Amino acid sequence: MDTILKNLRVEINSNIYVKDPESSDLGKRIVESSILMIHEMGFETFTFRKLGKAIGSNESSIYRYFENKHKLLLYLTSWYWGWMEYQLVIQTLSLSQPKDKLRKAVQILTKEIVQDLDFDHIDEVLLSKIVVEEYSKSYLTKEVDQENKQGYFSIYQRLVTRLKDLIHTVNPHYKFPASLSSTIIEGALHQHFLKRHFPALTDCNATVSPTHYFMDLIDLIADSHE
Amino acid sequence: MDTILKNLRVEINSNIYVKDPESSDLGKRIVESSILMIHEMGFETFTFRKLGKAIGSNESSIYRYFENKHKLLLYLTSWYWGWMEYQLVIQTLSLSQPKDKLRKAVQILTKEIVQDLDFDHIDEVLLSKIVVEEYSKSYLTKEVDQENKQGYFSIYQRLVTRLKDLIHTVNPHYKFPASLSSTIIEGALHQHFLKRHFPALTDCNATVSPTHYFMDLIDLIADSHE
Amino acid sequence: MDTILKNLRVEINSNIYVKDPESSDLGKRIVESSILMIHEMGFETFTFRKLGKAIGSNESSIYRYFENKHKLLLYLTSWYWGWMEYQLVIQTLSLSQPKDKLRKAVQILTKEIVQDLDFDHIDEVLLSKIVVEEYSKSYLTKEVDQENKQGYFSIYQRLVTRLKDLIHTVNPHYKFPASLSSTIIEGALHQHFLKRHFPALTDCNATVSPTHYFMDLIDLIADSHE
Amino acid sequence: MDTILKNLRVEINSNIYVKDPESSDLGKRIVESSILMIHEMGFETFTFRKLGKAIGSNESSIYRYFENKHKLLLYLTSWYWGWMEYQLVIQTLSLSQPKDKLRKAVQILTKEIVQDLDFDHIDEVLLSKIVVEEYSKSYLTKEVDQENKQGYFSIYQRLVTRLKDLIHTVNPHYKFPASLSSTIIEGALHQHFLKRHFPALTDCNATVSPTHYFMDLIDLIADSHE
DNA sequence: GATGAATGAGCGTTCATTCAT
DNA sequence: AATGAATGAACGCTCATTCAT
Repeated sequence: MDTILKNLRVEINSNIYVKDPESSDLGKRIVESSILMIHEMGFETFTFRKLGKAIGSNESSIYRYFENKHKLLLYLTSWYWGWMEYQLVIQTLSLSQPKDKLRKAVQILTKEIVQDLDFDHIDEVLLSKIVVEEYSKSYLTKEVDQENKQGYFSIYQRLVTRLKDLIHTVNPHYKFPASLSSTIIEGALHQHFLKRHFPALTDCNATVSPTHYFMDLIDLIADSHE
Repeated sequence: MDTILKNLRVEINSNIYVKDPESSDLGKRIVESSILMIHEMGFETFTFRKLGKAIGSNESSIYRYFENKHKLLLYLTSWYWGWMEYQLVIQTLSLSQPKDKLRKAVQILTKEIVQDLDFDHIDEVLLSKIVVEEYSKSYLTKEVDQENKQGYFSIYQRLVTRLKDLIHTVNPHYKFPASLSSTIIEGALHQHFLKRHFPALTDCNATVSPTHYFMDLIDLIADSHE
Repeated sequence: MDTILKNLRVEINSNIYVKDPESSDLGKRIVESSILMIHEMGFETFTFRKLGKAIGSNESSIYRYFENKHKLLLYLTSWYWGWMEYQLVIQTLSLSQPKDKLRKAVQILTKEIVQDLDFDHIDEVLLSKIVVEEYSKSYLTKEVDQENKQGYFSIYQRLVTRLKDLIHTVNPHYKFPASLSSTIIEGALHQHFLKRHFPALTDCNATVSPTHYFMDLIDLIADSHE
Repeated sequence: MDTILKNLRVEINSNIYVKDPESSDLGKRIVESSILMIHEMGFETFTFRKLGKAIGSNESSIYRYFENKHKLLLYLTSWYWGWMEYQLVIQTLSLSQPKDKLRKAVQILTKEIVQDLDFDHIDEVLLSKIVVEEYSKSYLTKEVDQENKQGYFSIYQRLVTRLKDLIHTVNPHYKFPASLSSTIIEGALHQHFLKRHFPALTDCNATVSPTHYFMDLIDLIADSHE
């Protein structure tokens, strides 16, 4: 990726944070370390106190950036989905065939993540593992409707919608493009999880990736007719 | 369902509980009330203290039955999957055609739950909602591998495997029966959740159910060939 | 006071406490020490943490008895007013003349407190000083109406009403018996405070007590006519 | 009140503030907004952080004016009592009869407050409510003697003394002029409070005001003899 | 077997304040 | 003079758990 993009930013709903963590060094360290720590110890065990200690800063400073750890998780996962969307858009832009666009999109959304050097304080590989293991906790709450109204999940929704639109374009007769889109995006996380912890429940493994599975599915739907 | 089955029990891995809640009145009240309360307030907010208060019993008594609330969730969800498996087995037994068996299985696993009068201290409708909203939290933990080894998720695994086998029988050429099976079971929960909270991300609604969506998918796979 | 009364208790609205502090040794130590500490450091500086440390007990144990320190203050002051009411009732019982009853009541309510040996874990002298310095903080809150509805101030109200009734009996023509009653009870606290901290603002001192001042006032009102 | 008085100022002990809030626009906004906010949320809940946010200024700026919120309360209440004294002086100046002066003074000190247009950044009605609900908290502290020595309560003391002198002039035989003065000034606040929150403990209401009650009392004392 | 009492540990949060700009 | 960023310290509170009965 060329240096023209060096200054790109993933845009996050500003209600998720109190103060933009990108706006200061401390903010970036909060984000950077929180990824390492949540990956390390899991979201439940992770606390602002521990984070503060890790970055050599009082926990109260962290509250200047995020109201609570739930909001921080929303920030991290929003960033992740925004980053995915960005890749999806960039990499499908030049493709002329809808089917190619769709296949590229599915590939991006289901493949194992590799490091992106454009964002130096974010470890995308670890972040993707956090998303696999923690994302659902960000919406499986009693406050989901309220937070949804605040737009906390809008990037994710936009991404699901993009994929849905691609499916629909490729096969306008298919009756469940939205469900399929959400199944792929959420299902990809799930297959990655199963691969690591319940290998008997998935066909994905070292040689067969979730991408193979979902690509196969997409091809079936693409070619199906009423 | 006839009275012969009146005494049927869902068999739960005995390591999940300290003392079988089915073995006493207090145990049953613990299970019964915990379902109401977790549904009401969500798993995070739910505590043994509150449960104790609700059933008019000291919280320490609950520890006689479950080590902690995580184990209680494992118990409830195991019960749910065991109950599902039971229905799946019973209702596919008499079907001779593999395809019919598969379709029946998918129907059971994806449909909206209705009350089952065979188990009077368990509200299956509420429990199914808990499963939708909380099940993933039971395995998205740092202890998952260890608990998996203890067999805490074996009923669920057996269920996924049953569905996988049905898929394989119907279409031995299909390369991803396990992934598809897990996608359907977990995806059904997800579609139910989306229907309630993110209607834009699913095609399921009051008239189109997750069952329609997954049945359509199954039919596609069943008829696909290499 | 004879031993027949040895087992007397001041009855406190049970919503003020979680668990009756009179019901256990720990509870009594909480009450006892809190009086010493609030007197020592003032209510603002006083915390459950410090109290816990002082009684060699974790602060969490204190929460078993009182929801928060505000409730504890309500308890202490309710106890005080209940104790005052008890003395007022006992000591006016045998008096036949309304005027004598009234004078006795005013005397009790305005005099400097001395130790009462009937309640061994409560230092009435210190408690009365706490009431002087902290009682108004218990009702000068945004929650006063709500707490009043819960009956948290009912003992105090009953006491004011008793005095009002005595005033009314002595002089049925006097138009402000309630205001006078509340002025005496609250004003007595205020005069005690001024005596200690703003001697220029009161005529009360080592030789002239608030009792003299209010008794004089009462006599004026008793003898006034329309 | 004519425009000649337009520039009048209430003189406050300069130790109460770090920088005179009257000396700048920010200072005036601090005073203005703090009155609104303390009235709105109560003194306990009110913080410099919230005040800073409300006036669109960093909380650290407020520290340029007031050391802490306690000092700000002292400032506001001092202003109130200074303003009361000013009215008392002005309005009794032209009266020749001591008894008339006393009655006018009591009337001013006990009546319901109405807006004074001479001070545009201070809402006297709200401020008087703050005084009713918060004034006692400004002196019911462990630091009262020390702060008293610093003269933080001198305006209030001067006011009590003025009323005391009027009482003494009217009835030189009355033995408790200081106590009566402090009782009236503090008691007026109390009766206003009771009227709003404990109507059963006062005879004051929509038609009978604290002024009636205290005026009646004053008349009794004025006419009493040894 | 069930309960009541008590606890240790720690979480999330806020406050008042300071320092550098 | 005013502000922005950051912080140390502490608070209120709750949780999961244990122990003695």
